[in-house]
Amino acid sequence: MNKRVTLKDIAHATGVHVSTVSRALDPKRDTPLTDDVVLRIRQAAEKLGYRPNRIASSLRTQRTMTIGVMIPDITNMIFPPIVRGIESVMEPLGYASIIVNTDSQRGREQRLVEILQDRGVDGIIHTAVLLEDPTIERAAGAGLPVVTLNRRIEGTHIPYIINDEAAGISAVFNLLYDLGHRHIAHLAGPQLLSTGQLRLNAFRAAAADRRLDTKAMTIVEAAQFHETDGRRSASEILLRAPETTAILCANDRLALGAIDHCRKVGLNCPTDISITGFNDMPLLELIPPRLTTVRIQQFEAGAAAARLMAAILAGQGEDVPVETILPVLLVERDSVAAPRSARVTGR
Amino acid sequence: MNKRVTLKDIAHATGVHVSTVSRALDPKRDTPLTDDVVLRIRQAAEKLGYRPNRIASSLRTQRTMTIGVMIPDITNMIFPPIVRGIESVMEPLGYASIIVNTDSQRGREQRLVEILQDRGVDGIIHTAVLLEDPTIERAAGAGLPVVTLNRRIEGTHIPYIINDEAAGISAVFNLLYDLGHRHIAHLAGPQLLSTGQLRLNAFRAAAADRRLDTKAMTIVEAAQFHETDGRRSASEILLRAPETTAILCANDRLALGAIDHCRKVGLNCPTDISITGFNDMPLLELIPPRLTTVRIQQFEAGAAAARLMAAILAGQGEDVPVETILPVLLVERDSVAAPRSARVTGR
DNA sequence: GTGAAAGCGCTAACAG
DNA sequence: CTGTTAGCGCTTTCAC
Repeated sequence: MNKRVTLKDIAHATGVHVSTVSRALDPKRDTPLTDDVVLRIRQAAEKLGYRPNRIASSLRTQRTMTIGVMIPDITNMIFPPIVRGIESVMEPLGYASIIVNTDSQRGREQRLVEILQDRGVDGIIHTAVLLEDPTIERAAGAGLPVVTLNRRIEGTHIPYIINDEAAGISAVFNLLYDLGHRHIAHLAGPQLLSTGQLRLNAFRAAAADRRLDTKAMTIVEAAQFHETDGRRSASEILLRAPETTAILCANDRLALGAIDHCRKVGLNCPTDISITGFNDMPLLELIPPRLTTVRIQQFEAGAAAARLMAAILAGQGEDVPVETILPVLLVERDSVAAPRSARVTGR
Repeated sequence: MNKRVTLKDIAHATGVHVSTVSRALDPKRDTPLTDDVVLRIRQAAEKLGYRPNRIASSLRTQRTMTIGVMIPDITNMIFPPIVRGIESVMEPLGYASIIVNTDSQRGREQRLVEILQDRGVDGIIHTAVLLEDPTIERAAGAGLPVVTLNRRIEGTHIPYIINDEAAGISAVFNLLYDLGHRHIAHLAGPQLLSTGQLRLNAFRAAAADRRLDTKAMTIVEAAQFHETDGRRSASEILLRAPETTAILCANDRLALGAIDHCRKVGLNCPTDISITGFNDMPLLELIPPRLTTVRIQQFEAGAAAARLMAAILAGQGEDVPVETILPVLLVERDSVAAPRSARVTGR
């Protein structure tokens, strides 16, 4: 554990004062220095293998060049691309990220914010899921820069990035409708989660647009975004509304579960029933029937959030928009077809 | 941005010295203090909402309570569980992790180690892929605690965790052999990566165990662990050795690619050809034919590495084993069957 | 242009 | 038992 080279060592080696060394090594040299001395110092630093001690610097400047990234669970495949998107903009700027998994537990989320603050993070990018949690608002209220992903926090000026969930749901809904489906059920996500709620609202709106009786539509809420809940909820849908010809699911995993359940009860997708997903997760195209779904921009969402954060940290907080909505893309594959009725009548 | 409460504030409020406050708030109170004063200080701290400033503490103690976690790419599905495994043991101990993606690029890896060191991480858990890179050895040589995953570094005492790749390969090999396969090809992973190399060696060893002529066996190396390379390499295997009845692939993604190629050229898996994978990645059981593969313990590998790291950081470096091998599990599913020849002859 | 000095908030000897 | 003191390594104001 050979001791690290400090500014003092360089000062000794070059015969100048530490403060001079500090100035010479500062990349944004606003202070005036002789070119000669700068050169000598830089060479000495190089030679001695100097590496700045960020801890000391942080203590002095009150900036750690570190941001906290809060996500529900990194093992959920939609988050790694977001993390890389964030990294892609923050790392070149010299920022590191401390990533924490909240497991969507309120108490844990609370603790993690404190942990991040103890470590002096310069800001927090919060990939929200829980619809309400006061933790992050308090942090923001205390002056910590915060940007959220997938989550608008009412009554504040916390900038947020969201995917255009409404447009995505509307696109799949219209796809189904235009093929002739009129008995479209919604396999909704957990209403505790923002995406669950947004997509359900969007579903109702899309149905209303087509003048369908939204009261009469079958909507079943899954407890979690998992295949198991997809199966269970699909079963409930078919029980409650056997006339259903299409199930619009709030995400891909629910859709996979729904397809599986339908297959088990002898309904083939898409010939007997159309099913759609949301997210376009990896590997989906290898799983038959290839799911028709909505692709969201994960990497770009992370990058966009990071860009806002970077702007705020650079003191340009005034210029950042509170709302950023990213476009989504309808991906048509094999899990959707015209309903039998339409096919029979249509001929 | 209301200023944070410091020890000094508490000292003022309670009328004692800062150092007394520091001692009173130290969880591992080895220093003797009056219960009364401790209580008063703690209450004051609570009331004022004191939170220790870890930066200041780190500067003084030379410990950041932060570790660096280097992984190739978090979007590769096998890594998130490892990360959570690490977190599961480090977080309760008060450690945070800075996760960086190396993209398996040597230069980048080098830079990242420096970045981590600049930030004063107490240790690095290195999930290796590149077979040789001097960076991490130098860091370890400089006294930084290092634990690696999937990678033994020869000639050093750097502790490493590996999955029992050899046992896994041997298990699938024997499964195929015992079903009657004699023309078993290996779709090998990149030989620049440790897993690629280990699995190829294990394949040769398994073949030799069964007294097969290892020289005569078909082995094709994929450039990357991707479906595309799986397709390409499978094609080459079938061209070079049309008699092949089974392809043992170095990982699941290669296997998925191989299956896809075989299907395209009219070979059904498993009736015409048996194909096996490695890793048992998520969602595999939803993709037909369900792949026979080897499950490795990702979460546990992360946790094991973290436990070693924790022991080292606690000063018990002497007690940690250099080598930890985690058992793997053969997962038999639908992508393997007896070869046609055996089925014909067998009756 | 460069040096001197102070101090970020905390911990750990050393006194008493 | 508690106070005093001295820094960790760096940045930054103020002198000269």
